[in-house]
Amino acid sequence: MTEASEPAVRVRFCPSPTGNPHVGLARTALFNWAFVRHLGGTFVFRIEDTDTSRDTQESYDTLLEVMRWLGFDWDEGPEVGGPHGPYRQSERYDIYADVAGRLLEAARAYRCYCSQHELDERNAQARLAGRPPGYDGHCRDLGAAAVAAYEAEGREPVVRFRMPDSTITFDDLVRGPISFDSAHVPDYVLVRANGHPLYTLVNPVDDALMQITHVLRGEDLLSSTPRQLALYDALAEIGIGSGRPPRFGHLPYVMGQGNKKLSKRDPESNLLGYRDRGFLPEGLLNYLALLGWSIADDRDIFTLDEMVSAFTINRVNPNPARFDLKKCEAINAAHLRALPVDQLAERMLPYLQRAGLIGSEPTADDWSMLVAVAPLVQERMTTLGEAVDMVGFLFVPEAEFSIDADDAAKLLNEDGRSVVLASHDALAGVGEWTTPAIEEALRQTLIEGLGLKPRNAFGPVRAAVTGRRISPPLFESLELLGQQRSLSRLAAVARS
RNA sequence: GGCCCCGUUGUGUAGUGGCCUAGCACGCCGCCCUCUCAAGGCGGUAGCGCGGGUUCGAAUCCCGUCGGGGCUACCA
Repeated sequence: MTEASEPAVRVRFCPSPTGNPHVGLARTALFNWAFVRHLGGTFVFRIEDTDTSRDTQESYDTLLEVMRWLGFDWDEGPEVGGPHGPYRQSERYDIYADVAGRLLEAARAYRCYCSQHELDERNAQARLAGRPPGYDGHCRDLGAAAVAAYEAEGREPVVRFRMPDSTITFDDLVRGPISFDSAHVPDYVLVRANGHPLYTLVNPVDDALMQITHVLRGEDLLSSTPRQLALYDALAEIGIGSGRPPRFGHLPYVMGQGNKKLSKRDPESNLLGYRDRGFLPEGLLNYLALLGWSIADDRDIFTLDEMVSAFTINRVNPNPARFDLKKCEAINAAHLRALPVDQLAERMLPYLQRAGLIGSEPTADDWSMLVAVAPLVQERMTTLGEAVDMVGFLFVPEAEFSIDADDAAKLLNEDGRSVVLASHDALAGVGEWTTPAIEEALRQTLIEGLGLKPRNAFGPVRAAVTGRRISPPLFESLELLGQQRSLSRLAAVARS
């Protein structure tokens, strides 16, 4: 297999199940996934649910649902298992307790009895004095007597990592060499007073245990990298991991409006929202890929496969990118247009069903109508959700058909209604109900006969049969609607 | 405050010393096509944060500066 000097590539995607999955999450997953698939490595999906106050089962379920919707697959993780499981950290507490104990034994960590209040106070003083902020090492070398005194007071200690006294340097995969002076990296907490481990412990421990070789994550974690690197070293000392830390690459932020990071509360960031509006996963992902990466200087529409074969981490841009919904929609529309017709119809179906236009068990008629109309709307849609308004007139029961009051109805004034009446009579005489025959009949009657401009002639007809001012091409729409339904809708308007 | 990251048109990017009077895409504006809306075609708009260097030559290298962001939790 692989040589010891070059271990097989293993990456992980490790979100916390809090709140709704957002686009930043998808982008991080995408880059990890594309990176590892390009290299033929292993994609590990891990759930970091050690914050019991914020994690929820609902969020966990949604996370998996969204990952599946986006089309990601994972080689190890929830639902698929793997040799390094379990992959939910909430099921690995015994491992972390053991590691914390060994770190303590090896004196790479120590118990800290400082109260929150004491910490705050000393921090404020340090700041005033111009010293670097952060833990001051108060409990680093407590004597037995001091410990006994604190214990007697009933204080519950946290476990802190003892940072080494050296400058820590690493070569970031997207940013190049970065170094931190240890004076600015204070000892930090690994285990809460209540015994629960923190992200600072569990993340590196699991990365070591799961033999992760490359960590691609958000820029917000850049400054925690030196702490993790130091911990890695300590872990190797107590026999955990290879001793060779992963390579880190910090991905740029996805920004929202203004200069703010796209937050979970921002409606534009909610992944489920994109699905509900009818974005194609491949369209959304294509757009997200463009935020910090590019496939070529003159091209920005591509498939996931194309991305995988072209993706390299050193082409990732370090600067934060603003999320632009307009461009996202344009990319999605391009993917929509590239879809084979039957696939487009298939993808439209759930949206029409959700709108109640087609039942949960589509009939053969529903299906053939859908396939027939799909090409007419394909280049008119930005998202699948728009199909509902565009093709609804074909599926709605006659009794429920209505004309949009503050849009289409305006075209049906007295003049409009007389056009509709003339159209009705012209179409009643059409023998073979086909697009060319329909067009011929209408043109002859309305354009040549009445001398109307096309715009004035066809607008009212469109409004009467589709109920809207904007629709798929008119003659084709009439053909699909059928002669009987078309005539009855025209007659209804003419009579009104 | 300290540390770290980032800085090309409105937005995303290409650009790694001469191919750059800066390319592509989205947006926006105009025109063409046209039964509506799109799609498509053609054209236009707008950018290297700033100041010094280095060099024959800098968007590209160096220094400074300004601006933006992140971290500075018993969140992740």
